[in-house]
Amino acid sequence: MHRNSRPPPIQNQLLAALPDKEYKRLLPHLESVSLSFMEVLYESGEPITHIYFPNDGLISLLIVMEDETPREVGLIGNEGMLGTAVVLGMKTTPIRALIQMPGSAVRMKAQALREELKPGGRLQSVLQRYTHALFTQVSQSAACTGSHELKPRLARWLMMTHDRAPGDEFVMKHEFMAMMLGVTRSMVTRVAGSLQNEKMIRYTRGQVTILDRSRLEATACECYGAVKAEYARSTAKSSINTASG
Amino acid sequence: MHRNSRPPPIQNQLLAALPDKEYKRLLPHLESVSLSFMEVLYESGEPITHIYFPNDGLISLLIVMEDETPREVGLIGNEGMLGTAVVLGMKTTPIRALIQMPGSAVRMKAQALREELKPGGRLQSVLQRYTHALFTQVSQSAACTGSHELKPRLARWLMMTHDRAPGDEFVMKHEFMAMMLGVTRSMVTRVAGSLQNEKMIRYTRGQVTILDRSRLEATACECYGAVKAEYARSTAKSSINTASG
DNA sequence: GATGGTCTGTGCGACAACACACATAGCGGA
DNA sequence: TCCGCTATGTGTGTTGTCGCACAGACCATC
Repeated sequence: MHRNSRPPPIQNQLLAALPDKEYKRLLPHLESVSLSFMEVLYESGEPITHIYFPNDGLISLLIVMEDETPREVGLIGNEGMLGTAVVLGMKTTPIRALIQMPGSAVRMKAQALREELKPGGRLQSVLQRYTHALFTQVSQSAACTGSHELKPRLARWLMMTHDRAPGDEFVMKHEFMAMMLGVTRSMVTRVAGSLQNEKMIRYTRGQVTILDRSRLEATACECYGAVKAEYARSTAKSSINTASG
Repeated sequence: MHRNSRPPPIQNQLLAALPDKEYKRLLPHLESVSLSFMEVLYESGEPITHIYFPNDGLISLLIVMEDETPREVGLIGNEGMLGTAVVLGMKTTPIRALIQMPGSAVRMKAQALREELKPGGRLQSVLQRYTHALFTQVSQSAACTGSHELKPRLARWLMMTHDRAPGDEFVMKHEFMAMMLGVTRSMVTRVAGSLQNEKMIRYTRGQVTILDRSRLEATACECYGAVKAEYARSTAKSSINTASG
């Protein structure tokens, strides 16, 4: 309301968590980009040129097997960032990053981030904590894949996607979900069909609509809640001070 | 050979990678402890009091489901450390840490690490890079569990354990392997039996011997090599300088 | 050297997911 | 309005693992 409020509201939650001063220092380095469906932002083993702070849309982290089979190990939306490897001092990562839902982001040169990280201010703390949350997400996925059946896993995946989608409807084909979950397309059709019969979701030709979020969450495996809880913990006020507790 | 050489050789590879000066600064904080089989070093959600640098032995990282079923998501030996969450500014982690093979470690108070990390010297760089390597390991496990059959996964797991074992022989029961791999004990017996028939391993009542490492590696899935390669990359000289490249 | 406990081996019915083939349905363009 | 493409639905036999039960094998101890 007062004239010094930041012109565009900050949609990315990590950037929004920064003190004004640090955000302003970053601002000259930030560049807006759009994220288009199926675009590859990082390729396994190649140098990381930029890190991304999504405003909206959804980024999939994939391990790609030697036979080119991809396997999703993590999801990033506006609650996070792509490029935690740079936070950890690396110049490459073995993980492919793919746009799963189009949107936009602000990005920044990896080198600029390295320089801004040096002082050890709030920026470093926020990004490190997010790195921990992402680590947790990947760990939980590792455990989940082997422990839970397809139906709860699909429900969980739809919940996570819905959390990052602009509304209750998004573009998503069975084929794509099958790739992400590492199962055959026909299995997705069967299981999604059952979720549709139970009126939790509806879909037609690549348009998925979430109809009953609470029953979908109840159908999802515990991993959904576990990851969310740890994300909340990693951003909690009680744990903001890195070195003084 | 000269009189100022460090008295005990440093067995942990992360500590060994530190410049003399930084290691000496750490030394007063370091305390030797033994790691006994099945000991729990971290419990999910509880405060982290110490971080551990193993000299030998093997630590399992576990996600524990609500029904108490554990699931291994990572392995730590003398190439690494337990407590990467602290490196990332957290005070707790949702992961349980369990001693899978007895040994010894040096440990250090979490708070002491927080203070030593501040300057942004080599210590920080080394530990952050290791955190990245562990992240990779967990990611690869996530992909592996869903993609590969039990035999290659068991072979991979035996390889990783062997890498961290003092010799070709170690204590390991089918029951325990089953828990780590998230399968039934009888499945381990069947698959391990087949590895034994093919003379890659031998075992009797909880003693496993690796007989033919190269054929075992060939039997293991690609994930073994992928994790090892990324670990090598994360410790490579070419990427030691964090902020100057 | 008998006994009990732990570790390993195996048999078998059940089931989730696979592989693959083909059928239906919606949508856009000629 | 018909064609063709893409997305979804389904039938069927196979495979990997489960779940559980029980059999054998080895070790320690008395």
